[in-house]
Amino acid sequence: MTELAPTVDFIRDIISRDLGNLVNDGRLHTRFPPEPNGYLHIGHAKSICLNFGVAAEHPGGQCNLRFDDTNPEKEDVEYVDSIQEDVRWLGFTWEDRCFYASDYFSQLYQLAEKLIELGKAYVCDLSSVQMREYRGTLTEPGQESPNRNRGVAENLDLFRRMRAGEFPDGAKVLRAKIDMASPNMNMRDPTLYRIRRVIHHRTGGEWLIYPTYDYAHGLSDALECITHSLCTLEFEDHRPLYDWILDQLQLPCRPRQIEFSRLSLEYTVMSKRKLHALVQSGAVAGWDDPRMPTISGLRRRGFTPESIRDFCRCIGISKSPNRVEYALLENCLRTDLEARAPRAMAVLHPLKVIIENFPADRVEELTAANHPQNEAMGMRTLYFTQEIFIEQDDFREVASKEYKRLVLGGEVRLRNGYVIRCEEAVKDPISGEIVALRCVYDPATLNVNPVGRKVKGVIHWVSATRSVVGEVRLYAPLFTVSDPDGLKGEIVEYVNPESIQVLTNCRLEPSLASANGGIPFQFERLGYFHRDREARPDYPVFNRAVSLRDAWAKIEQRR
RNA sequence: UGGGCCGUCGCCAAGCGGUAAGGCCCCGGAUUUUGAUUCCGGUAUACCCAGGUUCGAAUCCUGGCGGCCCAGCCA
Repeated sequence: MTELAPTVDFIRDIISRDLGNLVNDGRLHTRFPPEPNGYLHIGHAKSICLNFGVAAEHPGGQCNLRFDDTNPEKEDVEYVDSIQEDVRWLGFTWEDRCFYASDYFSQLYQLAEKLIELGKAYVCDLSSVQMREYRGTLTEPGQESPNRNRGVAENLDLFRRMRAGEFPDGAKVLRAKIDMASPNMNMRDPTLYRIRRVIHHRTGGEWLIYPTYDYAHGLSDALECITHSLCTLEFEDHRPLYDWILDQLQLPCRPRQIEFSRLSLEYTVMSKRKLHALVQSGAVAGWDDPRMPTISGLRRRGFTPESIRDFCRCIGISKSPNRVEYALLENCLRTDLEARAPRAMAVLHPLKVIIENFPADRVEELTAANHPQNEAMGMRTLYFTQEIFIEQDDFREVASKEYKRLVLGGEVRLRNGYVIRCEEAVKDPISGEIVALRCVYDPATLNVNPVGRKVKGVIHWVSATRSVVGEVRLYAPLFTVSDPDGLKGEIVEYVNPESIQVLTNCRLEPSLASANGGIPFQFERLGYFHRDREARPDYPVFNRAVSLRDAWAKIEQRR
C-alpha cells in the first residue's frame, strides 16, 4: 500500500525549525528507549513510528534503539528479543545502532564521581521510609537530609564503597543536591544510584549499584549525541531534572526533551503492570494472545505493519489527553487488506444444502477471482457438488422485504457459482431444527444473470465433499467497557468472557488448508482471517482480525 | 489552599490575529455475483466559560471552570 505523507505535528514543527536554525549543527538524531521489562504494545508503536519516522523524513536523520535497562530486577533478555523482533516487524531499522543504558554503566559511574566532586551529589544514609518522610508533600516543602552537607572526600569514599559492596542493599543511595523546597517533587534531591545485589541480564554480577532512570536517561541521550529526546507527558515534570544533570556535567552533546501524550485505546489497557497481570493470571493465553494490544498480539490477530503505521499516522501527535476509538484501528486494517487480501470462502456455521438436480457423483470445477478488482492476483478453482454448505444465517423460512438471502421458495446466487432455489427445509422431527435444505440449481446462471427475474442476494458456500474442516476464532473487545483503566480493583476480573469464541466445525475451501504465513485472507462476506500459529497441516486454524463492515447487522440492530 | 500540562464536531486532529482543514464514526443516495469495495452528498454560525484588547480573536490579555500527571532507592 502506498503510505501517505506524514502529517505535521508540533514536534515535527520544532524539529524543522531546529534544523533550519542549524541547532546541533543541523543534525537530527532520535532514539526509541524501551525498558526490556515487558512486550511492546500499540502505544509503543506510536512512539516507534514517531522516533524512527521523523528520522527517516530528514536526510541524514537517524534513530537508535536503546534499551533502558537500569532496573535489573524487572528486566529480562526475553523482552529484549521480543522488542527487537517487534520493531523490525513494524518495518524499522536501527542498523548498527542498538544500544543499552548498561553499555554506559562505567561512564555513568565516572560522571557520578564528577558530580560528587562538583559538590552536586551526596551519599545519603536515610532509609526509603525516612526519605519519604523527609520529602515533604505536594503542598509542604521537604527537609534536608542530615547527610546533605557531607564533604566531597567522604562522599567519594562512601560512593566507592557502595560500588565495592561494603553496604547492604538499600543502606545508602547517591542523591543529587538540588532543592528540598522545590515545588517540583523531582527536584527534591532525587536518587541517582541505589545498591542492588541483582544479576543484570547483560552485565551479570559486575555491578552492585545501578543508576536510576532520571540519572541515566539524559546522560545516555547525550552520550549517543541524541538531538531530540521524545517521550510521553508523564516525564514533563522530569525535564527540569533532565536539564539540571546535563547542565552540571557539560557533555559535548546537548539533547532536548520534548513530551507528547501517550496513546490510549478504547476497550483495552496499555499499562505494563496490567498487561503483566492479564498474562500471569491466565486471563489471556500469553503476550501474543490475539486479544492483547501488544504488537505480537496484533500480529497474531492478523494486523499488518502497514495498518499499524497508518493508524499511528492517523492518530497524530499532540499533548491532549485522548482515548482513540477502536473503530479507527479497524478501519486502518480494513483499508490495507481490502486492497491486498486474497479472497476465499469459508462457512463458519454450516447448513447442508442438497442440490437435487445435480448428479451425486459429479464434481464441477468453477473458477473464481482471487480479488474482484485486481486481476493480477489470479484465479483459483472451486468445486461444485451435489451437497454444499451455506451459512445458517443465510437461510430463513419466511421472507421479509429487507432480507435478501435464501428463503423457502426463493432464489439466491451462490457466489462464484449458480443461482439456486430452495424447495424444502428438512427438519429434525423432534427438535424442529432445520438440518438441511433441498434446493435446485439453474444451470443457465453461471456467470450470467437469469432472464425474466431478478436475484438480489449473493451468499458464500463451500462444497460438502471438497472442503476441509477447520477452526475459526472470533474476537470481541477484551473488556466490555470502553475505559477499563477507570475500573476499581483487579483488571483481570473485568475481562470480557465473550472476548474469544472458538468455532470448531467450520468448513473451508480447499485452497485454505495449505495456506501459510503471508497476509490474511478475506473470507468473503465475513471479514479478514489470519492463519494462527497453532494450525496443523491437517487442521487449519484462523483468527478473525476484523470483520467486514456490515450494513445488514446495523439494520437488524435497529429493529 | 504546591508545581507541571491540557481543553476546537461522537472520537482523533489542523489552525500560530483575517473570518473553522482532514481522517474515523454516523446519516442519505448511486453502482455492485461480497448487505464488502468504490462513488456522490450531509453533518461545529462554532472553538470550556465570562470579561477585555482589536476594524477583525479559536488564535492576544485577565479571571474563572473542567480534566490529566507528580510525594518509587520504577520507567
